[in-house]
Amino acid sequence: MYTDRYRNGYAGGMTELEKGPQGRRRGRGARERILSASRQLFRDQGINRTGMDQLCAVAQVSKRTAYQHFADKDELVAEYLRRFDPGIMAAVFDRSDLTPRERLLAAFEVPASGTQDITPMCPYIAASVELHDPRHPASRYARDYKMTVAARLAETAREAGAASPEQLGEQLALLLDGASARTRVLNAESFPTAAAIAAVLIDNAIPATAREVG
Amino acid sequence: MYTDRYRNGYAGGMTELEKGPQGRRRGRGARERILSASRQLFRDQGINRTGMDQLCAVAQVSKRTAYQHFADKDELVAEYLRRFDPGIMAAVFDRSDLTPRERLLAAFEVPASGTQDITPMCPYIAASVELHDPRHPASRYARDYKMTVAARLAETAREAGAASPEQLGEQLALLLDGASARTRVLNAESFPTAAAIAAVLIDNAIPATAREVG
DNA sequence: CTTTATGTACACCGATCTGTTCACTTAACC
DNA sequence: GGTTAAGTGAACAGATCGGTGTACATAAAG
Repeated sequence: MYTDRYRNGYAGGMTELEKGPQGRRRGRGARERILSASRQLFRDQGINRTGMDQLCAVAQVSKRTAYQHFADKDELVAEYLRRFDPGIMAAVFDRSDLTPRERLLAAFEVPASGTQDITPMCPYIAASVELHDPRHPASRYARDYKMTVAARLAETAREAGAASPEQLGEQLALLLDGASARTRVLNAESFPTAAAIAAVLIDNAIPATAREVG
Repeated sequence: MYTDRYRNGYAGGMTELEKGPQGRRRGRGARERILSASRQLFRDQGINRTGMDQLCAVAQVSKRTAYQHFADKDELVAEYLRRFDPGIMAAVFDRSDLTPRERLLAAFEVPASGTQDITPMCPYIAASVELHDPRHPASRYARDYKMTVAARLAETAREAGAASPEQLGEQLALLLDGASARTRVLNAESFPTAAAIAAVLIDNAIPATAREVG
C-alpha cells in the first residue's frame, strides 16, 4: 500500500511516550496527544460532532492544558489540518522505483489492507464542508493543500511527458476529490472508478512517443 | 442554463401565498415555508450551523408549528433532501432537442448567469458529510439520489451507444461529485474541468460508428 | 354560525457546547 | 535537591442547542 490515505494522519502516528508502564501516564506529550486524538475523532465523528470534553478525554489531557496549547477549537482544527501529511502525498510522489506515469496511477490505488473499512473521506474536503467558511484558517489550509497536490500531479505529468501537464494535474486532482466525496456518499469504495478514468486521461494526454520511455 | 444546479432547490421555489398584502401574513403555507427556508439556510450556512430558532424566524413560522410538521430536526433534514429536485436532473435528461451524447455533456454545464456566485455544493454530499452517519435517513436519500443519477447517466449513455454504459454512467457521476467537492474546497468553479474530462470519456466510450448518428 | 384544523406567541426545559477559574501536582534537568 | 515548566481535576460560566407546554388566534369548510 502506497498512500495510507488519511488513515492515521501522518508519518509517525503516536509518539511512544504517550502511554507509560501501566498504560496511563499522561505526562509530557500533551500537544501531540491532542492532535492525535483530533485525527482519530474528527475522522470517526466529524469536527462539529466532536466536543472538546470528549477530545480531551481521549487525549488524556486536561481541558486546561488543551486550551493552553490552542487558543480555541478553531485554532486546533487549523493545526489539525496543517499537520496532516506534511510531505504532501510523499509516499506516492517520492517512489523512485516507479516511472512518472506509474506514479500518477499509484495515487489512485486504495490501501486495500485486509480488515478495513472504506477509505475515509479526505479531511480537507470534510473540513471545508463542516466549517462552511472559506475564510476559516483551516479552509485556507485545505485550499492550499488541494492546490499543492494538483501542482505535484502536474509536475509528475510533465515528467511523464504529458501534452498539457497543468491540465492533466488538475483533472487528476478532481478525480481524487470525486472518489473521496462519492465514497462517502455511497458508502462504497469509488477509487477504482477514478483510477479507470485516470488511466484513460493519462493515456490520452501522453503522446505515444513519450510513452515508450516509461 | 439547463440545470439550475442546486440554486433554489426545485421547480416552483416559493409559493406565492407566502407573503400577503403588507409583507407579513404567515398564514397557511407553513410547511412549504419551512422547507424553503431550509433550502436557503442549509445552503448558505450548512445544516449543523443552522438552528431551529433561526430557521423558524426566516420561515416566519412559530417553532411550535415547525414541530407539528416535523417530529425533529432530523426528519426535517430528511424531507429537505427528499424534496430536492423531485424529477432528478429532469431539466437535463428530458431535453429532447439534444442528442443523447449532447445531454451527457449538458449535465456538466454551469448555470453561468450574470451576477452569481460559484455553484453551490451538492446538498446530498454536504448532508452526508455534515450528518456523518450513513444510517441517517437523509444519508440514505443522498445515496439513493446519487445512484439514481448514475443510472440515468448510464441510461443516456446506452442511448448514445456507449460500449459500457453502466461504467460510463458511474464515471460521469464521479466527475460531477468531484467538481462539486472541488468547487467547494477551492472556492472556484471546477465544472469546466469536469466537462473536459467528460468529453474525453464520452468520445472514448462511444464507438465511431455510433457517433455518426448524433 | 360553528366546528375543526392550522398556526401563533412565548416562556421554559434539560442537555451540550466552548471556554475559564481555582489551588494543586508532577516531570525533567541542572 | 531544588528550580522551572508542564500538566492536573473538577467545578463553573454563558451561550446555544433541540424540543415542549400552554393558552390563544384565525382561516377554511360545513
